[in-house]
Amino acid sequence: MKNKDVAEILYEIANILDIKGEIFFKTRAYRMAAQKIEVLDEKIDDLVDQKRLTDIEGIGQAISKKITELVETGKLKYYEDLKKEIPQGVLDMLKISGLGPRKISALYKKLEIRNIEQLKSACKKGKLRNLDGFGEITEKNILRGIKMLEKTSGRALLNVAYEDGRKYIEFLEGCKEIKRLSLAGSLRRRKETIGDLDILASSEKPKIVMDYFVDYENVKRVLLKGSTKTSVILNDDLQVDLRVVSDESFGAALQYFTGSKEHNVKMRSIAIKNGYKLNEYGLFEKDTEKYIVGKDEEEIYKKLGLSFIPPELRENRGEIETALEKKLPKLVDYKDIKGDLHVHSNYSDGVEKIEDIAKKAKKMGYEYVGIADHSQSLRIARGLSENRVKKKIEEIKKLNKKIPGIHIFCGTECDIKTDGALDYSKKTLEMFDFVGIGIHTKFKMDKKEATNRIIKGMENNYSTFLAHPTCRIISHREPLDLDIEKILDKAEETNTYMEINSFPDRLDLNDIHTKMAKDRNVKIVINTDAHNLDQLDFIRYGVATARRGWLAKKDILNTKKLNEIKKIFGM
DNA sequence: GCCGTTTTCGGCCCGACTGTTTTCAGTCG
Repeated sequence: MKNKDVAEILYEIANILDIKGEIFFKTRAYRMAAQKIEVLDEKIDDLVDQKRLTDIEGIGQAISKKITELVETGKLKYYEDLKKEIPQGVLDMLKISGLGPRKISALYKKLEIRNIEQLKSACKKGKLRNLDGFGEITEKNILRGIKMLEKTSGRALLNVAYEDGRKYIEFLEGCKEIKRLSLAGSLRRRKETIGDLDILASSEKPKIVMDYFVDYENVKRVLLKGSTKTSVILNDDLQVDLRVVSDESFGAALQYFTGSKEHNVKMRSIAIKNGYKLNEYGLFEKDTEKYIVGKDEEEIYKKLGLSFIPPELRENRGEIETALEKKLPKLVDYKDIKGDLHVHSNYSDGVEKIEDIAKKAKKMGYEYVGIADHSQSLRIARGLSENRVKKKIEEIKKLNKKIPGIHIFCGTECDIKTDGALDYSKKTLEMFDFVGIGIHTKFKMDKKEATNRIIKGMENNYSTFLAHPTCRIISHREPLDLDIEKILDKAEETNTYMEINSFPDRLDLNDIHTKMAKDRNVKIVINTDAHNLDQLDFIRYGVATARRGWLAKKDILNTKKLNEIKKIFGM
């Protein structure tokens, strides 16, 4: 059984228990266990076999027993019984914004509402207002929540949220009453998808700031407006929350609102252990409530004995323990990237001339750029025949003389065919400066087949890196069913680089796989897979993912200088 | 349900906002 499947069932148990009215701490225990398993870099089956489940912080006797039953028999009686009590449709209601377990429980028990459709019609008929704790406004809000759920299905891709956030910040910089200003929340942590956008400001006149905030031209609706917190919906339906605090609390609030929740819970418990209390207003002495620090984030981490933890690492995946030992890596920086080795030109399915790509790359401060077009059998993407490869190589030779200050490498994104063979002959592969390999067809293979297909591709001596390793497309295509550990081990053995594909709907490898690669000493290349000039800027999302995967400059191929890369390519 | 060299019982992060109340419960982050 996959770790992800076990985690999902634990999350669902937590949801059911919530609706049943169990105490908060019990459902939280299930969620914490689920979260731990989700990011585990070992197989849950192995942990069960070796009876090591309780080694994980947050998994005790009870949950360990349930996981063991689940993994060994494929079923869990406790879970099956719970599911009989609460129908799936009732659980689905948890996704409606503004509705929580208590209200859902009342709706189910008192009005026998069993799914979102029934809820919608009950709201429209005004049936909810007679229940204790419900009113006409509640009905309206629930209907609005349902509409939103139907429309957005939740989360925005990182690039969409990033651009929205950037522009909003730019607008807010025009407000004279704001002293300091920052993005917070999952966008500051650069998560691959963003639920809503958090912005933090410090000011002595919060009311003026709030008025300014809701006056932004892209605001569609104001959800709530208070003196410390205001929420709006943008025209593209993304929610933005602004919090305003006094300047002496700015650091504490930034730490608090950046999250993740799991990171913060841990931080608070460390504060308590040291005799402090940590909240969004600062770090206080526990007994006397005396303010210690809070103006800057750095001083909070410092006071608690930790080195500063960059936002991208704050997921409670071991960063706090490592920061206590002062052993966090110095994360790769955006300006460390010296080139992009996966760009499509108009030779295949890109839209730009190689010359224009080179000029833009130079403008970005790169030392080199690698044009990696599709290989011959990928007809739909105008994959290059061996003859056209020769033509392209000739053109690049000329361009390299013509444009100083940037080196163009001629590469390929060579298809790995279903049997694991590469799509070019040895003779052709030899002509390229580097060879990216990747899967572009038949994504529904079973795990063993798909894993072997990739492994065979990596075993080819000409392979330089594995492009978009899992082939997932966020919210469109599931990742290939792969034995990722086996693939990473093979990458280490064959000295194949793993790509972090920076395309916002790919981000593949993802953060967790990237960390797994790092732990195995597998090297990474961060590429954009750009098909036009604008998309070259996507590199920032790949770097963000690398940072979330704990990577330092030295872990990444394309942080190296041109002469070093040439050496690696055997030129 | 988890955890523990101050605890094997009694804690567990906590404040803001809304909508329902007439002092507070539910939701959210």
